[in-house]
Amino acid sequence: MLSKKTKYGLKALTYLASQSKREPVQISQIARHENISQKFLETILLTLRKTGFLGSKKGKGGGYYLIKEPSEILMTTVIRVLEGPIAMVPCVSLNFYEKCDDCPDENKCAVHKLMLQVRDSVLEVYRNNTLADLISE
Amino acid sequence: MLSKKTKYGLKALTYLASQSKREPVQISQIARHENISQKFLETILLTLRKTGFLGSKKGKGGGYYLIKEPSEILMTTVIRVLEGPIAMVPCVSLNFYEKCDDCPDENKCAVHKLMLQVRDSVLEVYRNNTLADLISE
DNA sequence: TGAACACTCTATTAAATCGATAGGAATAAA
DNA sequence: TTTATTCCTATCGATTTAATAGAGTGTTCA
Repeated sequence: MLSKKTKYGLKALTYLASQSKREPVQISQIARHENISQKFLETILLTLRKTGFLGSKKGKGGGYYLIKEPSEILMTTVIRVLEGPIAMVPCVSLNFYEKCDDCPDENKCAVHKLMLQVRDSVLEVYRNNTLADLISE
Repeated sequence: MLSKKTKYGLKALTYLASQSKREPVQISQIARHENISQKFLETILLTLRKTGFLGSKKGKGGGYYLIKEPSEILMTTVIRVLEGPIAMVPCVSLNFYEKCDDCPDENKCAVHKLMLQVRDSVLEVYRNNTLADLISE
């Protein structure tokens, strides 16, 4: 199940991407438009800023804005930052690999075999989608 | 992240499928061989029996056994029983559909658009894998 | 200069979920 | 009748998640 954090984060990103100008948008405006708890959204936008997706400006006329072009923001990186590992099991994760302590041989493990395929197919979807691809015109 | 329930359930199924004979195998034996807590495995096997994957026999010489051929057990059905919805978001689920209360128009929602693709690609993997496919020979 | 504005940061809470366990009931075999 | 095994339900503790609280920091502008 996708976490609300990821869901809201993605919605906020697409909202910012759909703005005609790259000017600061206030948290309150994003929260209102996307039906998100403002306080919760605050923390999400904060991590998106710290991880290099957003810039921010304080004070009057402040807010958040995209730093890169939407077409340069890959879903693989967004998902990894908001949701964590893409793989459903650590033993098939590219960026967060961890050995199972119960499994003596990965190559003979059915779960491993299946989840490797799942990872690959999901990864392909995320690699083929940038933020720009998700904006409906 | 895949739940332990699903992971253990899958391992138990493959263990049963890899038996040369379709005779009852005791929970304790499966648990030992797959390094699973026996008590936890009990409840998992119980749901697998109630959902038509396994048969059981009580008393001495009892245990669990596969009811169908491994090649007839699709991963789509196994995953849905053990893990629940395959979709990462209810609004793109085939079997567990639910409208998002915050989202006014699914067709314009970026999350919807992305997760629809994820669902389709994952579904294809599960549809292409039966229990028989996961057994290493 | 100061007041309003809007992001920043950390801590906390409430609810839900997960993994595991407990302990007896039911049933079958020897 | 004893022993072996599954069946069933309840519960527990830990973790995670979603959300909230509230004081702090920097900006703008009159």
